[in-house]
Amino acid sequence: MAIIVDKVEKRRNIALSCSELLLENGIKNLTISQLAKTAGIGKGTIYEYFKNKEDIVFEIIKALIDEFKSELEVNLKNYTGVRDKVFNYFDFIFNDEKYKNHRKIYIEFLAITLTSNSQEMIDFNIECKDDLLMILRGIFQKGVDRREIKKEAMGLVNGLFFLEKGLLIEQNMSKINAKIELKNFINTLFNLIEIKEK
Amino acid sequence: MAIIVDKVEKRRNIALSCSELLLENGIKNLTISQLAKTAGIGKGTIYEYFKNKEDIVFEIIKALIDEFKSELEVNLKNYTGVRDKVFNYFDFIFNDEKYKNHRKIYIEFLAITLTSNSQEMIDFNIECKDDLLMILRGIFQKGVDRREIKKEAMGLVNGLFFLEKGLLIEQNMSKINAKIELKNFINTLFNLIEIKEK
Amino acid sequence: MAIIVDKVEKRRNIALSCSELLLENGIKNLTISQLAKTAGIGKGTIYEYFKNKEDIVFEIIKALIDEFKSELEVNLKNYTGVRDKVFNYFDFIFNDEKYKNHRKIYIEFLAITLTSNSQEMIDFNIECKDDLLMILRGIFQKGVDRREIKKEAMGLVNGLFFLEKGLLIEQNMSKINAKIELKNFINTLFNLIEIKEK
Amino acid sequence: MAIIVDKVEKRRNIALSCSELLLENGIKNLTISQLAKTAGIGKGTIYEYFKNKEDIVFEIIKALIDEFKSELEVNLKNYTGVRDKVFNYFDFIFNDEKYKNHRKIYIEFLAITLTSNSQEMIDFNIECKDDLLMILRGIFQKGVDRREIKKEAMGLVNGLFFLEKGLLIEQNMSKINAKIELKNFINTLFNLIEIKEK
DNA sequence: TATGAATGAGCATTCATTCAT
DNA sequence: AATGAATGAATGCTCATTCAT
Repeated sequence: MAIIVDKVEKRRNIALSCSELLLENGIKNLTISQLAKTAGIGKGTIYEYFKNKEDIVFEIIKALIDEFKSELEVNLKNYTGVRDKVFNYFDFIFNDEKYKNHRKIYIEFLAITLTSNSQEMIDFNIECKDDLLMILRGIFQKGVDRREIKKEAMGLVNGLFFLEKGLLIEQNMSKINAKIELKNFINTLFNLIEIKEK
Repeated sequence: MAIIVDKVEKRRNIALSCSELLLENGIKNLTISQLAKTAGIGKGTIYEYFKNKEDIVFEIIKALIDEFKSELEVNLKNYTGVRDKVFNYFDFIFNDEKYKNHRKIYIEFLAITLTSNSQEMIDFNIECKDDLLMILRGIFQKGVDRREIKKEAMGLVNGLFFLEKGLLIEQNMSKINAKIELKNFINTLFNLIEIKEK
Repeated sequence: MAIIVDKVEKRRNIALSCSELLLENGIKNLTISQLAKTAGIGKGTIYEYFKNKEDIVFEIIKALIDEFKSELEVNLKNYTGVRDKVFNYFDFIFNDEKYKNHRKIYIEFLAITLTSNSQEMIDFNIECKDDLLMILRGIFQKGVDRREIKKEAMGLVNGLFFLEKGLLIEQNMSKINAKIELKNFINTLFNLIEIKEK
Repeated sequence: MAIIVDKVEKRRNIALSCSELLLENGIKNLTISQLAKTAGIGKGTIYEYFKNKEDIVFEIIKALIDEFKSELEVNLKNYTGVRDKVFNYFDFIFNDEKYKNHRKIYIEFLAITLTSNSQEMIDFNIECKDDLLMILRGIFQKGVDRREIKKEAMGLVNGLFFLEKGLLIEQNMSKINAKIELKNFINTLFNLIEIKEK
């Protein structure tokens, strides 16, 4: 009897073995041949585990983003105050050196999704957004609960999140200093929403 | 001298004659052949006036955006209070029915710029950003001058602008309701920054 | 010995279990994977019983054609006169509703054989041809024996048979009305070859 | 001003320069690269003159068939009696040594058309059929007019033509002797339809 | 100045067959 | 005997740009 392979696990393994390649080449410059060679398998084997090129690229990006999200959450544990947490949430997203390529890939993926009509891509983007948004909302909520910030601040969470996305994109193009922009905005904002002790 | 002026004018004329085409086909689906045919000139002639495809697409997009900006400024004249102006600034950008295709093209242009390394594109994006940002800053500044809002609010302008960009993109993918999101954010914000009369 | 018999029988069983699939998908759209799944066996097992894809497709087509031939002979028993039998021989081949898909598959098989060099395919085609030809010749011979038609008519049998093949193909492409064409030809022919009683 | 090329003529020239290649390689084994190289032009240039691969293959086949038809008509001028003309009509179609490869290509084309759904291919096949059929009908008509054959013979023309197609195909597979088959059939037929002088 | 004919690199995908277990 | 995981060859087509006229 032939070996029965765990398809899900093999998918993941192939994807993982190719994540380096994706981070370095970018999405568009990736060929199935390269992927197969990198994964040490035949081109046809790719298609045993993935529907098409989009499918495998997705799988890799998902793995990269999952890794990024976990790391973000771990990182946030180092901070306690709301303002600190928010600062570091964005600082991690924008500046963490280790995830430079992750950012580059995410931007490219965003660009592709913007002009593609793939529902799958769109859904994945929504999922990503929701996950990161939930983390940010959690930070704010805790701040409200601890009476660090006014409860009206909750109305700013979504906006702040979209701001981050806009800034991420703008940073990629305008060479603006996202760090300073954010610092300014967040400081101004917190001065308005923070509850000052007497 | 006359020749140079002619070149500049012919560039503009060619671009203008093709703006409809761009709005309807999008950037990627536009071919030099189509452009030449629409402009009523030969393919080679395009290259007499434009460096490459990017160059002519730019020229067209610039014209479209200029038109959009003028219209935005005209539209804003109908409103007086800061909050109203800000609302309508964003409402125009996000929802004006007449500029549906402009938005679509801008998004596509953004996507292309995100993954291209063309300095020219980047510069044009900065220019665009600066123009629109200046309008928004003007609105805020006038509000501060008139003591409608606290002067600290100026620190929020840039952020608000990036928020708009992020929302524009997100709206394109997540089917979020940009209007409601903005309303929430701006209302929350203005409740914090508005100077209440005694 | 028993093993060999089993092999032959298993071949037949696999083929039979797949004949529906072939009739519905056609030859080109048939994959080994589908065949294996339909037969309820593994892909590798197909190759235990069949040399290659061609081999199994053959086996199925043979079964289909055998079925068709038997049915044709049964059907012909309903008619007695030569002219009637010939009419119905062709009518069955061209028009029997029940065998629509059989015809479609036969045409496809013919097309493949035309451009393949497989001796096996060629031999099978000869066999098919000979079987059907023999039936037609039998009809004519009986007509001659019964003095319904002139004995020279025997020289027309082969030609009539090839005509049928040509018509079958042409019908598939030209949307000619094979039934009328045949009626015309056979009527004209029989008027020439029939022995008119005083 | 750039040169204006006669597209129709260039199509024909490209097609003609590739007809040898088609005759030798067959249709399926033909690649666009080969065609371009043979025609001494770039791959892209092919697509300036032809919609797709099918389009150029068609053009070549049409040229080959046109050549074949002209030659057939020239050849027929050498014969006068109906029986002779009919014999040579078929003899030319089946046996002319010079057109061996033409026959091979025609068969391959037929096979492709049989399983394709291209209306263009089908239409071309009908056109071919009609042209050749008209020649055959002309021969018979003249025979009737000259009272060489009975007028009922006209009812046999179509059938005879389909017979030819069937025979052409069968010959390709069954290694039957088309010449003898035809001789038999035609002789038998003419013995029935010829008007014998007292 | 204007033209339009010519160009050619670059890549996803299918599926019959093999063979280790 | 039975299986199913792995394989890899092979090819049409687009379109921005050039340059001879």
